[in-house]
Amino acid sequence: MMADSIQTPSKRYRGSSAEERRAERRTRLVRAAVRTYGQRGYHNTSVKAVCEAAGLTERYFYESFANSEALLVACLRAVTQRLVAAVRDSAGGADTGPAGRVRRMLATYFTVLQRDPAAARVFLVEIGGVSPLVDQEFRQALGRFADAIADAWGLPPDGRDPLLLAGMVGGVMHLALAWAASGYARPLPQVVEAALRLCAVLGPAGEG
Amino acid sequence: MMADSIQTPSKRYRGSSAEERRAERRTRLVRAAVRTYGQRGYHNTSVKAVCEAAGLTERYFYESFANSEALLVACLRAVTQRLVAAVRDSAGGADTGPAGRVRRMLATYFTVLQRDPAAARVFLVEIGGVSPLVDQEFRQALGRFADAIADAWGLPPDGRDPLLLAGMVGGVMHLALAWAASGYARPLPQVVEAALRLCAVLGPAGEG
DNA sequence: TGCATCTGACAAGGGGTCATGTCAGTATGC
DNA sequence: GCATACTGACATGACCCCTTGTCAGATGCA
Repeated sequence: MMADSIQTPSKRYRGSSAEERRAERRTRLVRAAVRTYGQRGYHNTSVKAVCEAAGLTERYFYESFANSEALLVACLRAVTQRLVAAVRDSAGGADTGPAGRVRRMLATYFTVLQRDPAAARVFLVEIGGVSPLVDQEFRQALGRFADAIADAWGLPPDGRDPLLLAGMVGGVMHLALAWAASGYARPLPQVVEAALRLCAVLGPAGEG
Repeated sequence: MMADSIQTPSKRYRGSSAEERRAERRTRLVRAAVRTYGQRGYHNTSVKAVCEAAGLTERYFYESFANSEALLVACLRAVTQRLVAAVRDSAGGADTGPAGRVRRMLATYFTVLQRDPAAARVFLVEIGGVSPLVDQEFRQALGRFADAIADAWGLPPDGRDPLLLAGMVGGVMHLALAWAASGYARPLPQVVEAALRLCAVLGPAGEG
């Protein structure tokens, strides 16, 4: 009755421990949030709406997240990690030089964004200025993306201008947004070529 | 007593007509809004706060704007119009070829943004995804900026790729944001040169 | 001076959200 | 079978915001 909550007995439920259940609920919340953000926009998405989409109650929301912003950060991390990983992976394969690598990476990037336009909109546009923490997280994600491209060009780490890198990824991002705003009117290869010209500001002068 | 409100008599007050007073209140609201957005961020700025900053009551807010979004659009228009005009103006003067023109325009752009970082943050970052109307307004502003640079390059209107234009301005914008995030660490000329490399994706191949 | 109009201050209804609390029902381990 | 811990549904209070309304006082015009 007194001090037996020091050890968490962690009863098993439906075949999983308390920790596992908590983790699963957390995952469900993140997934539901990404979906709901995409449908209603981040600013119009309440905690209640996310919980309903996840099939959980608000009580379980505050079990895993301090507030709405914490959930957004978790979603942002999940989404960008997957995206950057996919982009990096596509750099491998049949090697056709730096330009070929970057081309494949850009194609992957645009394809992934096109696959879920709503989510892309949320995580490229809507999160701007939500909070300093989110901003910082977003900048870091862009930085990782920029590094991936610089790596593909074969640029040595000490030969990279952070400002130019930021401009380059920002440009690719806005190119993707313009493409999306047009309803993906242009064929993918054209989009990739345009983006490649932006990326080429990093690479060696002559590049085909 | 019946139908004498068809004509607005418009009494004079403090030396100005009703229309003039309304317009002046509107201007004060817009100015106060830009200031308050910069201080507290758009999403944390209530109608009440703007009115207090303007030294007016909420009653006068709804006299000029249907809602908070309408005020944001008005502010966005005012700010971007001034910015684009300043950038275009700086293209003139001692002509040193396309690259010189673009350099001067970029210098103006960065200088104006640096002069009011808070406002820049609001109107470059925070307004993303506020509403479809605001998004559209913002895209148009970016388009006008892109056109100004393309004009400075001397690019014929039919030789412009909208996608590449969008990527270019987006890149310059993000470069400015990265510069601001660094606390304006780098000297302006370096920033301008980096941005010029981005802009050069539009211009003729060889450019000094 | 007197009246009509405009102004600024305040109030309040209505709505929504956040975060926490309560409680009966249910699955689990013993 | 029974006690225990967990779950889901609902409820609550506090807070903030939008929007409209009221009203006394100031200001200009005749």
